[in-house]
Amino acid sequence: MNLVYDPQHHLNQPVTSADRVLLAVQQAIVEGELPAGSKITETGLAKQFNVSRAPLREALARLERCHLVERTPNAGARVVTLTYDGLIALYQIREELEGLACRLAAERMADEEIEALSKLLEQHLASQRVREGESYYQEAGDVDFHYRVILASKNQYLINMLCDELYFLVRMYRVQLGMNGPRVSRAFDEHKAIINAIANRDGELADLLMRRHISASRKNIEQKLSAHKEVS
Amino acid sequence: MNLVYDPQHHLNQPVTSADRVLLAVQQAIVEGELPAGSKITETGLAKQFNVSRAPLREALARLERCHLVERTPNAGARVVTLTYDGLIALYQIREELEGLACRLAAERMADEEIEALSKLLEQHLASQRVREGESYYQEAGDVDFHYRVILASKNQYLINMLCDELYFLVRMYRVQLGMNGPRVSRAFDEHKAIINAIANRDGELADLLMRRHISASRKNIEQKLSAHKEVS
DNA sequence: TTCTTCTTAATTGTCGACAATCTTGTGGGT
DNA sequence: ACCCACAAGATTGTCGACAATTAAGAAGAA
Repeated sequence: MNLVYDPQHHLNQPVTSADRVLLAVQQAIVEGELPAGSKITETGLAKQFNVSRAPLREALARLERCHLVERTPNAGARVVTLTYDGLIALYQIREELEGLACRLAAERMADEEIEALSKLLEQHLASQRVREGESYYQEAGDVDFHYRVILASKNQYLINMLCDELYFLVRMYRVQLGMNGPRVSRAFDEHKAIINAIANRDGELADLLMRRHISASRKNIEQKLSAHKEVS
Repeated sequence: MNLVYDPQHHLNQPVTSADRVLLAVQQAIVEGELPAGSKITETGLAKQFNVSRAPLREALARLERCHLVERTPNAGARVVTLTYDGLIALYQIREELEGLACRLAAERMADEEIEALSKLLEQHLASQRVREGESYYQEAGDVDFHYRVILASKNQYLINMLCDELYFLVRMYRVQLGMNGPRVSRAFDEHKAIINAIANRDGELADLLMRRHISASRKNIEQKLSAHKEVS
């Protein structure tokens, strides 16, 4: 059983080679296989993936869309560099957008969907208790929860922005800064409170709780980062 | 003097042919020259703009990014169709993101920037009083105000999302639904109140006022739309 | 007539080559 | 030694052609 979470489960399967290359490069960047800040040469990557430059350029365009590479005309593309300010900026937006998503989800989710999400949480909790501290699983669980809430908002722009554009960056920060979970049990409690608010159709509360949840996550990361700074 | 507002003043000049084609097609879609819902054939547009398909496909990818066209693999691209739900979804996001932008602007704008924006408002007010009801100018002024606030947030993701992705759609809705301004004087008052809150460094109030401002704009459009429905 | 199926045409995806641009390294001058 | 101009190399942007897939239309059966 593969525990690696597919971040694009809401999208269609990759059909074109540009799609395949995109997925591969996305993973390579998120996992750090292509180091942050490194230069990307089209010819190089094209050879590496056994495709022509045409589909690779298509993939690059989409990578730029999800903020994983930065391109300058006639000069090429670089993998983004992770910065403290960038992380803050990212989480600021997440707070607003996921708060909104949560409010909309509370208004629009079908009862069965809520039930299913609640079940999923129980499931994660059980698995987490079994594998105490196994963090990647936790991350997948967290991502999964957020994904479901976002999809439940049924706002297409919101879904695109969060799932297609921002979430790769979120995962990249998590992976490369080693955000393996201490915050596990608290995160689960917060998820639980959020799903309760949604079940009560209390959009306002769900919004507030989601913002707090993300804010807490941000503060947690900030704390880890400053600790890391002291060392280095 | 050309009153047409350049929506990408914060970006570099177009350097590649893909850039030029992108700008042209963006304008064509926003203005309705390429009708909403119509199919886009790559060969056709390529010939129309005297370029090869390669730069045109690059442009198409970016058009998809700003939600002006929808592509399906192996099937081609269509200009987006404007819907009531889409408009609501768009303004929901604008409320959140521009509210955030406004709060950040209140915290981060330099005194001189605030002064300049205030001056710009006075300028718009004067011009608007001269040409009573000339609406496109008003739109440019409104767009300009929002652009400046967004840029002042200094959050790069926010700037990209709002200025590069969503604002073309906003303009498309405005142009094609004939949102010429009745709401002129009230909009100016609201802008004035917002800049005041920013000048007082009251981020919370600036946030609230911007949300209300956009909410009012949305309700105004909703009203017009329902009136339009009664006719047709 | 209507539906299905197959053929044909049109359109998108991909490729390799060339042109335009930027980067690097060398040489000369101060 | 330092700086600037220039040339060679590498990289991106663009092009036209071919392959793969889809859409359109004709032919035939119910």
